[in-house]
Amino acid sequence: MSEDQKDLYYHDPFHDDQRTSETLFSFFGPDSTIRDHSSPPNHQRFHDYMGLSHFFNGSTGYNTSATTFGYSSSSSQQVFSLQVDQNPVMDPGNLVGVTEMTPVTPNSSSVLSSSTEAADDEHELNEGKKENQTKRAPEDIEDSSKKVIKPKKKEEKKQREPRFAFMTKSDIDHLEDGYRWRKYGQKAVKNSPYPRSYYRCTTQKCTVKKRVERSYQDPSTVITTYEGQHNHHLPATLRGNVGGGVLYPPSMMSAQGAMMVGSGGSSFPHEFLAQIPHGFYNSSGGGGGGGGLNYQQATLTPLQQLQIPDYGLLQDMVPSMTFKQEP
DNA sequence: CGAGTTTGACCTGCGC
DNA sequence: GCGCAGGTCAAACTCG
Repeated sequence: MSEDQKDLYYHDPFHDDQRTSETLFSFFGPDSTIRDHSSPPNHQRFHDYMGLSHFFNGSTGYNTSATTFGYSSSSSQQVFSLQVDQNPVMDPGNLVGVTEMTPVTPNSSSVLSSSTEAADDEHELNEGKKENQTKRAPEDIEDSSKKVIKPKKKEEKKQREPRFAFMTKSDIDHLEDGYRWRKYGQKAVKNSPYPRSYYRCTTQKCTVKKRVERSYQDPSTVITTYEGQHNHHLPATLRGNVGGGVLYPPSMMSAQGAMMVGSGGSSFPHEFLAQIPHGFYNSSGGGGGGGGLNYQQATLTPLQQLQIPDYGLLQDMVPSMTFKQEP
């Protein structure tokens, strides 16, 4: 993992300025200035990015997705690679492949079949972890038998929630995304002066987590990794935005609709969309009035879709949107 | 006082 | 087996 991360963040082509201008997904351009939503450059980038949504169409099976999300059939237009990767680690090879067009690693497909099981086991895993942790207490040592039980099957233990990582150009580390998060840890990252923060959704029974860290190569870039799927709607407490009320820029919606099959189609996790700076959709004339969300300027850069179990998941992640799944 | 943050310790997985 | 780094816990602390 460490090496993986290292590769991810230190060799990350997203940090390459040239690539940034060419392939980095950005709504606002490198200047990070809120621009008119009709700004051609932004739209261009957006559409470049959205062009990837075709990956979703026409590939529903995990295996299919695995190959599709790889770069085997990709064009240089692609901004990032959507991969179904059940691997517990963020395979550096895969990540590099995001821009270097490296095919999906073989082991990706091998794990794909159990991708849904990861979600099914999420509670079990968490429970188990908790129990293990609790055992640290001396008084629980006597229950050492549980220790044997917990380790579960190695494979299952390796299962992880679907993850979705992207980069955000922002001054603030923790962007509002409509959900409420509680920070539960912070760790120094090897070879990086910036710590990594760990957040957990505060909603009961929701096991979604996210990691936030700043790129050491580009301190203005925040790398956010979501893990898991929300089993609830947006909390109604977010400064005027009521449950499920995260607004999406009309231009984006239309773009997605154009890309996705069917009306109102969409393909991106809610969190991803939700981090679009408020000013963006304000400027677009939509957005139902500035609810007062003071988003920082942000340029979003999808890093990698590590897992896309199925459309159901996406639907869950973007409850307010409709997904169309092709047979 | 409750919710959220900080932070040191502990656990786990992985590479050597 | 050991050491390292990532991930998580939970007590202490802060804040509204």
